[in-house]
Amino acid sequence: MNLKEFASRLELSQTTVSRALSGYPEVKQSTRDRILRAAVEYGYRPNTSALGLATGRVGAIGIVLKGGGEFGPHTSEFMGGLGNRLQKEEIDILVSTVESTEAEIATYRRLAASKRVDAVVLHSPYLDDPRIALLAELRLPFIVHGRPQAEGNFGWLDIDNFGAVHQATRHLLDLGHRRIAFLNGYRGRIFAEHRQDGYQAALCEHGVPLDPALSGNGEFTDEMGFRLMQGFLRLEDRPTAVVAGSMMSALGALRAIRIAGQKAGEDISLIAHDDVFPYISPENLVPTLSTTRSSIRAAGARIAEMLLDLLQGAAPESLREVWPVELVIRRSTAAAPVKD
Amino acid sequence: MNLKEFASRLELSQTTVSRALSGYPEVKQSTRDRILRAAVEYGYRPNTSALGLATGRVGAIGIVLKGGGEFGPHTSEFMGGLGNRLQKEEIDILVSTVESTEAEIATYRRLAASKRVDAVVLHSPYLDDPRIALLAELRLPFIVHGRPQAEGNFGWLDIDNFGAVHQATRHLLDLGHRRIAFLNGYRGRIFAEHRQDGYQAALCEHGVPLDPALSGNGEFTDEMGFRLMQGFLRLEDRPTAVVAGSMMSALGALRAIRIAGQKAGEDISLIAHDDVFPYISPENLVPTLSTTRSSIRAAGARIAEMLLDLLQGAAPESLREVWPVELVIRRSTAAAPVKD
DNA sequence: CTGAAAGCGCTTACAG
DNA sequence: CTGAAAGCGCTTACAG
Repeated sequence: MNLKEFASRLELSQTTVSRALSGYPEVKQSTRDRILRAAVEYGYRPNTSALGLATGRVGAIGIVLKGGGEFGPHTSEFMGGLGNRLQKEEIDILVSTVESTEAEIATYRRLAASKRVDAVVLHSPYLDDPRIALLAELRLPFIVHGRPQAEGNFGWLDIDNFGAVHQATRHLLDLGHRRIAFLNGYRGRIFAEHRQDGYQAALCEHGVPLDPALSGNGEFTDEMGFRLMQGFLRLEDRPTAVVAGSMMSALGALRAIRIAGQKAGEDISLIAHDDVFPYISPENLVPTLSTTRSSIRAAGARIAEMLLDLLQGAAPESLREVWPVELVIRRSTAAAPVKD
Repeated sequence: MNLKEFASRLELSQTTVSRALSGYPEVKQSTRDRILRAAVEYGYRPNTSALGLATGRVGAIGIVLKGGGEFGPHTSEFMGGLGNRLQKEEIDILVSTVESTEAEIATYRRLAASKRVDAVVLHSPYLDDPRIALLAELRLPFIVHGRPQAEGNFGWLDIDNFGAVHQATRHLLDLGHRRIAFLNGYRGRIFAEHRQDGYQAALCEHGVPLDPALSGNGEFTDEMGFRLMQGFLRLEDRPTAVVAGSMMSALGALRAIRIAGQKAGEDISLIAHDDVFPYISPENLVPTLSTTRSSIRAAGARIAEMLLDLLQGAAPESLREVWPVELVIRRSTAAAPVKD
């Protein structure tokens, strides 16, 4: 059913019905009530395309994901939070899949030119990220999940990645560890750079020299944690502690530790960053896992709100947040073993 | 830039430009080439809303997800496959988040009434699933991921869940196991019913009585596998083998086995269904995990194709597939321990 | 092979 | 407080 038919059933003009449905003030209360009730009864909803043409708003937020690795647990948790908040406004998430960085760029152009979304969320900014300038040029409103280097007129939400790894590393140093390995994301990603800085700062503050052999980079997967940890354990001068970038890499690291005949939380301490996945809890591991915690789902929900504010006309510069990260000490971190 | 401006720059009518861009035959080749080149140069793309109004096609496939549990690893893998195929046609995925079954129903109504999507994928059908009849009533084209009980004029793609668990259970029975536990999905979900049938059929064929205490149901999470497995291990007459519904529950089960001082692949055999997550591989576990394997990402890609066929006018009845599931034997399943 | 114009279903400035 | 009508940007039947 379209507006024309709906309005004629009510014996009202399209104008009045449209205004009542959009909540404009100049409609008599009794008329409005009647219209609202009828809309529910007949299940009338404005056609999104027509609405999009007439108003420029299409009720969708875009996110572009690389098919290879970005459909992982972090993204789906993030989207869960994003969608949960947007759904209250009947705004949906439009997911575009791409296979390369070039295709990602082309997709932002497509989304902007065809006006498919009202705004996008840009995730995982990296060094010299061309996407920021592109979105600005396209005049496609956006909020960044993460913290780009670039200055500019846009909003973002990031967690304190420096602080997270700084705290984690310091915690291990305080326990007497000096050989501390670090499972980080790919270099070039801003969050990984911040974490690297946090790691190095903590070591430096304790006068512990940085050993490049103790750092590894990769996607946050079980496999990456497993392989890198195996590498560390093969070193002449093994680490006695590890900082893992996510629960996924921690799982792999834990297994590598076990296979090597070592005990996590005794021979080797392990601390991980926990994005709070509902299906895998640090409390549930053996030993329970010390973590730095920050809910990526909550971040998604907050970014949804920032996007809504942005579309309401809020100044992008006012939409910037750094979330602190909480250190949760459990059983997997313990005093460094005494050298024999 | 809109059609009007774009066409005027080319000194052609909107009609001709539109036809060239849509690939209609009645445009001179040289004219078409010129238009196509200019479109790339200026970055012209038809406005999706206008296109939607004029043609009824909006270039989006809908999927409705429950915020609670459905933003998990299975869904994101599935969507990766779906998006990868759709992207070639410049079709995006519209994700709507809901918090309840009622909200899910309301959302299909909203999507249909406002014409936000060209079709939807319906996932995880359950017994007496009202969604099938609803979508038919709404005339919203759809493909089911899974196999509904309901008869009707719609397409679906399912894996052979019966066969998967039947094979897995028989494999364990062949190894001499008689006490075989089963970590299944929630009862009522069709896939879980099929798996239950496969489990029972295999036991029955071997003359092994069904013990309800050896079955557990829940979401496929690490935690579910852990808790249920702990329960099984507390039984007087412990199982010597377990069939786990996913890699996630297998991880939890493995940990419970280890904590109980048992060795997987020796004291207790474990086989899991593997949806082929890129970030957690059965080869990588200790012991390597026997599995029944079927790529959920491939299923997503295939369903994308079925949706495209459907929108091209294919008969829904012609779009039905059951995918066989491959048994992969690794180290986690071994002969039942000899009773002392 | 090309174009003028109606129509898709809304919103909203303008008039009353 | 209500309505007639223009306009958003396309496609496509019709005419040539």
